[in-house]
Amino acid sequence: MARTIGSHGPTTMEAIRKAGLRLIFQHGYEAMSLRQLAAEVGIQPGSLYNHISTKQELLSELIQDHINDLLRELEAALRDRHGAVERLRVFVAFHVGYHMTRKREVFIANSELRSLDPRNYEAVVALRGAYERRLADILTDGVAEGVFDVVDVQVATFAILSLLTGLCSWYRPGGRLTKDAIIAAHEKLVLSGVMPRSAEPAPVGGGQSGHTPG
Amino acid sequence: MARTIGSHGPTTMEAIRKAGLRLIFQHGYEAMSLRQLAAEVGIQPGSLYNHISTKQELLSELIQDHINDLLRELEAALRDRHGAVERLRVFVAFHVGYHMTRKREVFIANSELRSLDPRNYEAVVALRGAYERRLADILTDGVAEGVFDVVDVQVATFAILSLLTGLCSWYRPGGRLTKDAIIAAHEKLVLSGVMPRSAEPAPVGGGQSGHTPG
Amino acid sequence: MARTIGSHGPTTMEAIRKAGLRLIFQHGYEAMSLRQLAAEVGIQPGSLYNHISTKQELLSELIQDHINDLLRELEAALRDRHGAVERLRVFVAFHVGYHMTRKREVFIANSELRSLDPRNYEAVVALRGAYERRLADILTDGVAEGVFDVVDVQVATFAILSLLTGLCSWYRPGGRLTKDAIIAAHEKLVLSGVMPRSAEPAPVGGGQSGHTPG
Amino acid sequence: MARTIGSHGPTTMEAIRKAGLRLIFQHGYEAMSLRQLAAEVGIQPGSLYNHISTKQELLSELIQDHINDLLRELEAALRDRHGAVERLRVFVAFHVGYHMTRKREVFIANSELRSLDPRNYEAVVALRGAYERRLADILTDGVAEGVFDVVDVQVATFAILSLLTGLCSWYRPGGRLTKDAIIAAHEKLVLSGVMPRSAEPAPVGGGQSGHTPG
DNA sequence: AATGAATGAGATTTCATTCAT
DNA sequence: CATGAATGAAATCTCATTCAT
Repeated sequence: MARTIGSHGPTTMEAIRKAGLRLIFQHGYEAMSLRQLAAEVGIQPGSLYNHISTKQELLSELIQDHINDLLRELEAALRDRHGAVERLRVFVAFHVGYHMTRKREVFIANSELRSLDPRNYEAVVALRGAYERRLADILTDGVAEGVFDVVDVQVATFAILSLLTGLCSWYRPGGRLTKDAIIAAHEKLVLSGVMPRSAEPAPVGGGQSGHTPG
Repeated sequence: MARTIGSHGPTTMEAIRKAGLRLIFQHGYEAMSLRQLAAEVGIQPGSLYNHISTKQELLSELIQDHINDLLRELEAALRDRHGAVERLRVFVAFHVGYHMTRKREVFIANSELRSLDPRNYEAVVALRGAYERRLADILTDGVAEGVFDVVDVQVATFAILSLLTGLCSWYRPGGRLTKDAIIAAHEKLVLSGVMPRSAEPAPVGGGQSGHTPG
Repeated sequence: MARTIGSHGPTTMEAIRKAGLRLIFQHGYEAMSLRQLAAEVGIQPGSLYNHISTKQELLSELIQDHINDLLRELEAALRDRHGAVERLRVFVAFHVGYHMTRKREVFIANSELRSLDPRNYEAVVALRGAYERRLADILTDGVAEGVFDVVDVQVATFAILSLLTGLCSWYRPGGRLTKDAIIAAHEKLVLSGVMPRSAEPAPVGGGQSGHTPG
Repeated sequence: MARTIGSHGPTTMEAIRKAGLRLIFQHGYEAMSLRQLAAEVGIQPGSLYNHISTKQELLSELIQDHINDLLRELEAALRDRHGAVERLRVFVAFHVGYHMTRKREVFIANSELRSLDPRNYEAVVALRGAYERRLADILTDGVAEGVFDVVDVQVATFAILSLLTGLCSWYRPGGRLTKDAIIAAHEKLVLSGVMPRSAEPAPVGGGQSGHTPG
């Protein structure tokens, strides 16, 4: 009595990816069981294996596909944009917009890396490195152009990405703010953050390390 | 002469917490098995239950203790500091310093919240809310004082915390930069980010939503 | 233009039998999966059922066909052979020769009997009994003729069959010895083994049970 | 509610080995499920893992322990026995006796080798090789002494071992024959088989290969 | 005659947890 | 306070088999 209930044919794979995305986002990769996933899709657990080869491969594909999309769309967004300030603005707008639309993929791609087995991990980290380098290059250019002032490009890169990525932890569609307002808020923070200020209000760092615990 | 191998008496609990911290940081709460933990400590799995009541409770205690410490130390750091700029600077320095020293607790307290059962979750989220409110208050004060310019205080709060928290994902002691340099870099980013700029180079947000996907 | 890949029409069944033979020989019936078998044949697992009715039936047919062949060819080999010595020599030569040529069938027919379901098992054991009886009859005749001297015909029958059958576990075509040399070696062993010896070197059995363990 | 039912403490391992031996003998390694085994022992399937590390390791240990015993006891039986004829007689008596007492171990050690993973397989085959060499040496010595006449020592070795091992497929305690009678029957077959016969009744091998099927 | 997707049962193994000793 | 053996549930994954297309 085959195929009397549940999802059919070519759409099953899409249903698996979608449900998998949601469940991993919600509970984490380790905590999502294939039973849950199958139930969500409406098939028996064993039937998943007509579509995926392994739980691990499912994760890996979700992440890899996402990062490839991210990179491709970033290229498109940056095409024909010139000047570090302009490019940084576009980067931020793109990144925030993307993360609001596909926050689940983004979150997973950041938080579940440790669940990838070594081979997949390497591949993904390499792709992520390419993305980070886009931002690092913009910052470096801006410093060279004299329009940016950052203490350390590396730290600034990580910090900006963290800041931007953080929002898929709290953003809910239909919240108090429009997408554009959220984008604007981040643009302000990031652009101000890396730009030089005429009147630096006070010296920083150095002798003040006393208030850091340890 | 039993007890010749493994942890002795009063220190076992400390060993469990320490190993648990490391293992959860490394593999995640769901992926850490109590067998692993026991092996790390040098006792049998069953013996763990002389010290903890439940895997869940272990997680919850690690997180709760951390957040309590964090709050208490933040209070101390902010005592007798006045003015939004000064207080924000102290907040950043404290937060970054703390996260570099105890990155594992911090990471876990952020990434494993979803593994807490509802009761523990509520408690921890409440504590975390208190911490967030400290920063939100500083920002609000700064805006009222006219020294800060943020598009949205809420967004800025989340963004700054994400930015600061992000570093426990990449920071490794003994890296290229000193702690103080890292603190300085973040101070610059955050303070610049929230301060008004005399010459705003271009309008933001609004009509440019075209380059946000989705 | 479907059916461009995989087996075509009337030969598919033959491919299944051949691959099945090899896989069962190699891994055993229980350890061979129909997925493996299908892959070997170049079709999908479901497609096997256009040719076989059941995994069990496939095994049963392979074994039954083999034993029928074996019996038929043995009849042919023994036709018009007279005298116990001559008939035993022919039996050995036939058996060894057959086993070298079709060692896979032979091995399976001996080692996978336990995987047959009861009905098939009965049928096969009956056929095998017929084969064994051929040898037992030769031995009985030889004893009656006075040319053979065996302690117990039943034991001798089983022993000789084991001895002969054993070689499909180690024989590899193209080894050190020719087929004929292997046949000759076995003829010597078996014929000497059952023939009386003029000078029996020492009494056997009885009082010496001390060196048998257990 | 631990340990309320089922086997307790230090004897459980023994029960597992015993039941495992019987089940593997009966159904084969692949066909024996750990559920069956656990049920037989009177514990839950998962509880097996307090005693074994893997189904594979259970098999490997059963086989390896058996072969080690076999070798050790063979050494003891052959100690202070001299002359190829005497040593061969002792070998046969020992071997047959051992196989009747522990036919399950013996059978498994012969038929389930293919289920061992490569590392265990190598180890076991090496041990088995040592055992085979004992017999091969006896035969070689006998040929040198002029008391044995075999066409090929290698073939004779394999053949004799097959013959002797075969009996654990049909032997049932309490059958028609006593152990000593069975031993005697095998001694006669083997010793006659390898001894020279004064009157060789007819030429063998060579031109007669015509009756071996193709 | 082949495919692809499904089923339902069952495989080995892991897990958190319990508790008599 | 530690151990070792147990539980019962659940994990991922495989299997023989079915059947509409």
